Amino acid sequence: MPELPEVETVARSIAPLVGRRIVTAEFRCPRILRGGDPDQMAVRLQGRKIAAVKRYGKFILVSLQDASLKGGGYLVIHLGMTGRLLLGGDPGKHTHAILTLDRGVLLYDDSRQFGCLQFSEEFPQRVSRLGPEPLEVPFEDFASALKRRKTRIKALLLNQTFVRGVGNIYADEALFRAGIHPLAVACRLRGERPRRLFDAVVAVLTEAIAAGGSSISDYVDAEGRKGFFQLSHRVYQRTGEPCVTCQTPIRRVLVAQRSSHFCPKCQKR
DNA sequence: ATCGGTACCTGCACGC
DNA sequence: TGCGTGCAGGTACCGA
Repeated sequence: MPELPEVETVARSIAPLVGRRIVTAEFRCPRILRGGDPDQMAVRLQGRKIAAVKRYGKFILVSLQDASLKGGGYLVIHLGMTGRLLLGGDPGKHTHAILTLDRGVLLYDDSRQFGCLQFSEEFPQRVSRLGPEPLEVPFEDFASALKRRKTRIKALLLNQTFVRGVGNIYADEALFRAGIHPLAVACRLRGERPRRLFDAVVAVLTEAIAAGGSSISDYVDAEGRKGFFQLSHRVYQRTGEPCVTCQTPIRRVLVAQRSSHFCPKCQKR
């Protein structure tokens, strides 16, 4: 579920937790933890205050403040495919973390367990290694990075070291809007095509954030609200349906082992 | 250094 | 009803 717009929506929905203190933490599934067993992790979080919530690509960084003010650290959250953060509610079958706060509770739910939680004293390397934010990177940087890559454009958009936060939905939607075939080779995009792609990525992400993200099956923000950008998808999971522009049936191909949806007439290699 | 393929997990929709 | 198959927003890791 969660790509940049969904993660942004979730991050915003837990922003009201700034100022809250973690009273106790419980971790029920070691698999989703990075570097540290459940007990260690719980002890590290206990007593720390939530100082800030910020998104980096598909990561949520919760900055923490130690009670003694000697340290802070970060709770690093990645939602994987099915991760959810929920404010309140009852723990369920797939609730893997429960943070009890001085007021309220934050649950981490994840049926497929591809997401992860991590505590890090320093700014986490996994995050500093990411590429730039697609909504902040200058076009010139985007274009020069494109020129250096021989891979398929769809695969490159999914590569978090190229730009951070684009996933399968928004890669397909951006390529459709730019009129570029998902199998096109990145460094061979010529003329106005890099510009069109850049503009399409920005437009799609901006619109999706405004819509609260895409709720494909079960995505909701921390308050349980669904997004509605799925209503604006033009190609994603519309295989066989008519293209909104030319009525040609939308096709599906595999690129980098991921489903890619495109219009064979509107999107040229 | 880059690239493509595979593995990791659960749930759901589908055809038989 | 049950079973097998394929598919699903993600990344990490492997060998070429």
